Amino acid sequence: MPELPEVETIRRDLEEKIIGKKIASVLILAKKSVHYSIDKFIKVLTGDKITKINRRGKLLYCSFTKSNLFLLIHLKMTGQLIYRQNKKITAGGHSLGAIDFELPNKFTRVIIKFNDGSELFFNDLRRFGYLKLVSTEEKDKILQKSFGIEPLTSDFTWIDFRKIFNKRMTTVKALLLNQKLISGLGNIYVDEACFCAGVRPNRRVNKLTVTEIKKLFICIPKILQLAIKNRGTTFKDFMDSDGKQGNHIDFLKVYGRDGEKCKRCKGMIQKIRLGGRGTHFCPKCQK
DNA sequence: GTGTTTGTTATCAA
DNA sequence: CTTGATAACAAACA
Repeated sequence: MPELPEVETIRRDLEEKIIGKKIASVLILAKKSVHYSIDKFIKVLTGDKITKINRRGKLLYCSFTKSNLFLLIHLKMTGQLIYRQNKKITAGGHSLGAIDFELPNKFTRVIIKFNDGSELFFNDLRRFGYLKLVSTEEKDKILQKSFGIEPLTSDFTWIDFRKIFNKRMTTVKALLLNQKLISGLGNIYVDEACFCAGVRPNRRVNKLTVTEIKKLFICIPKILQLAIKNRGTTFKDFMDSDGKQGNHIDFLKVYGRDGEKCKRCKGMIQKIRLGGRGTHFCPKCQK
């Protein structure tokens, strides 16, 4: 479940690896994963070079040397972007031994081959993710329409953050998951941000004190920065562009820890269902 | 066979 | 028009 820290980890790594490399060929194994005319998609990419990889929330968008179109990549729940130079790659981030696995595998949906022999694999077990091409105008329209405040940038101001709590009745969980209001947070980091701020995810946002909103404002970038430093959370499917796991799971305070002891107060972490999502919190540390 | 996992959108109600 | 809540999608696994 790649959220902002996982997508940013991939973005930074790929920038080091594929910028300026000429695309030799494109192989589409699952048409559904490419939201564009298949023929045109291949035609546009082949022979061109990616000049820059940007990120907005959980969405990646790439610009090209020749084409004026942008390549949008959304990993949704199980998407992976894995880059390799040889036939086999070595994976396994934790203390466990390295695993070798073959690529492409049964979940590989698109392969982009570069003229130095290296390859970029788009894998996606659930097929929610996609690659698509859009014009500058379409790209700008999408970014404007679907994405709220971007954390970790100068857009993330106290004034704007506080504004999204105004005149709303929804829960903290639903508000922070809403990409149109604040982008990049998903189920893991919303729960973690709420724990950090001492706020229960099921609280109504209009009942929060200014102090509590301020705590969320401080906690959100803090948690995202740390997760990026740890190269993301691998709960199930996430792996970086080398096929390695993230290291942040041991730093999680509540997500996936239901039934375990709270690291702060030794109480029991609870799990509830909120807005159809698994939601974790400490009843003692969060009010 | 059933429930569970979640990012995003569609849909409906108020 | 806005907001909120919920279902739906997809596929594998315990």
